[in-house]
Amino acid sequence: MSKKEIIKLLEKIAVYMELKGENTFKVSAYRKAAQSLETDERPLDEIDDVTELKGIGKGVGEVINEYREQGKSTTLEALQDEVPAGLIPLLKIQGLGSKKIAKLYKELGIDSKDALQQACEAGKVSELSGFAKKTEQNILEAVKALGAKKDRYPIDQIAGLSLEIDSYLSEIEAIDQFNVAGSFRRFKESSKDIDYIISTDDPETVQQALLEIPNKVKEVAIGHTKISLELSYDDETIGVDFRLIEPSAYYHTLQHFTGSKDHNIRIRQLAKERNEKISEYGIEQQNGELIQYQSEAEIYEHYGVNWIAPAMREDGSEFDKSLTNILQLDDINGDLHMHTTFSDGAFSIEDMVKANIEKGYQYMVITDHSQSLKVANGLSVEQLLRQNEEIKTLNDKYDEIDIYSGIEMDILPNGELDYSDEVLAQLDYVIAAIHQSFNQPQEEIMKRLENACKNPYVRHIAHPTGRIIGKRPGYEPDIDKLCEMAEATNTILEINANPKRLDLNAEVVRKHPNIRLTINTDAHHVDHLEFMEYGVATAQKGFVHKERVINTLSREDFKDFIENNIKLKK
DNA sequence: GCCGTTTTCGGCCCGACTGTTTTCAGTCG
Repeated sequence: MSKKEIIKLLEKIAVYMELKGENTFKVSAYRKAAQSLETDERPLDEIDDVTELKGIGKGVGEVINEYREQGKSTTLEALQDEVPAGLIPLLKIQGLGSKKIAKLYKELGIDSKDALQQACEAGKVSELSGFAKKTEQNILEAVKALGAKKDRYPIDQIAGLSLEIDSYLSEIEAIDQFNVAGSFRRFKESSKDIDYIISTDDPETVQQALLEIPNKVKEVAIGHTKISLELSYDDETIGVDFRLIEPSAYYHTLQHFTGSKDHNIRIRQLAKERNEKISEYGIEQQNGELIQYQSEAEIYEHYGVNWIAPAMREDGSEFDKSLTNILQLDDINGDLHMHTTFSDGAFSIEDMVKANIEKGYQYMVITDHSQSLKVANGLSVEQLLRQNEEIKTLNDKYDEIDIYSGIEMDILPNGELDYSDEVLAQLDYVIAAIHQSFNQPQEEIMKRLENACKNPYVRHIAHPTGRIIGKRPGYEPDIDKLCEMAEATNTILEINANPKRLDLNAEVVRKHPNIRLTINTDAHHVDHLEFMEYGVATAQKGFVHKERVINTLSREDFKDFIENNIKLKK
């Protein structure tokens, strides 16, 4: 029995209870219990008494114990007898919540998506009190669209749409300032929609301008403070909420709508303890006076904590941790993984050097693809050595930065590495990576990774799972074992910062606090150097301290690491 | 259902928008 199974059970019970019309606090008690289990770092075997966890008392404790011991839950079974399973997908319909669904079921016997569609088409729904023609019409549309529209979009797609919106908003003069909020600002791997906070003294003008945004597909809700649209992007239709707020309340609104929900609940509880009320408009004190700060940092300081980076604002546990040494973007002093026109990059070495200097980096490593990766124009030994010479010349030319010669070397399907040790010995920095034969059995994949870890020249493993978010799962290594191997051999694991990858993910780096990390953009274009913030955010989600990250070293220490630390490998 | 150095009962975060009301419930974030 795994913890995940119990979490799933509790969440399922919560959904059924919700549809049954149980007391909302009882429902959320089950959700809180699930979350408390999820937040606890220990595996299930190490938790003897679940009721020791905050939010799990006698009632939920018994449900969990029954499930642990007997693999079944009489509580869930009883609920399933009462509530038809066909009601659950209806919760996804915009505008339909548990109460309305319960009413549809009780009064019309609607127990599935199809039954709901038929009832709408027959005009039965609008005969119920609380429902009318407009509601019926909206439900009908939503039922038909159910399944057609995705409920979450990968971060890389959201990021693309967000850039388009950014450039549109920056042209609107009536806007004082704006920022993205919500789950995208928190760097979640996927988001349901995008939220924007816009400060303005002239909401009417901004509202008009927003309604004229070119890729608008649908107006969902138009209010004074909130405008919800659906925009088309990349063959998808993605929801975007714009919140308009006067400048004095801007940072409170930004904080509020950045969330997460649980993060905000913790803040509101802190407020309540002081007899204050915090909302998107400010902090209302007991005497009715409204405090409005002009930065997020001041809002957090008001409650006795330092500013918490959005990526870490998740389940509320961030308030209980020491965050002082957590990695920040400006701790990164160099990018160790990037490509040039020698293989499949779009820019020359010198262009990349200039771009890295522009970023303020103190060192960088050029790591093109190796000879076997023909599709990416991998380098023969001769090309590699020629590139090596070119890098030395550039290194002499640019004093501002240390340029190291490296390679992103393929780990071949048979487990061998793509160059001999004699060749690797001539490079400053060797990355190993899997780019082919993803479908091998896990055992063989692990053999390949083990060979790479054990090689004395391999410093780090790039994108260790090979996943592409929302597209492919990767080659699915035994990640716990890989982390052990990396630790035992002093091999560094990468957080690939490309928003398509984010690999390793936050969960893994959080679970394995002893592995050393490096965060790199894998840039194939000078613009890709900007991906670093996604990698840093991923590390923050894993509560990674900067000491764990090799490319936070100073210029001198990194030089020392390149020249002397290779012997650290066992 | 959970929780508690004011509480073992009475709270549990707060506000906007919609559609239906004729002062508000339901939904959403």
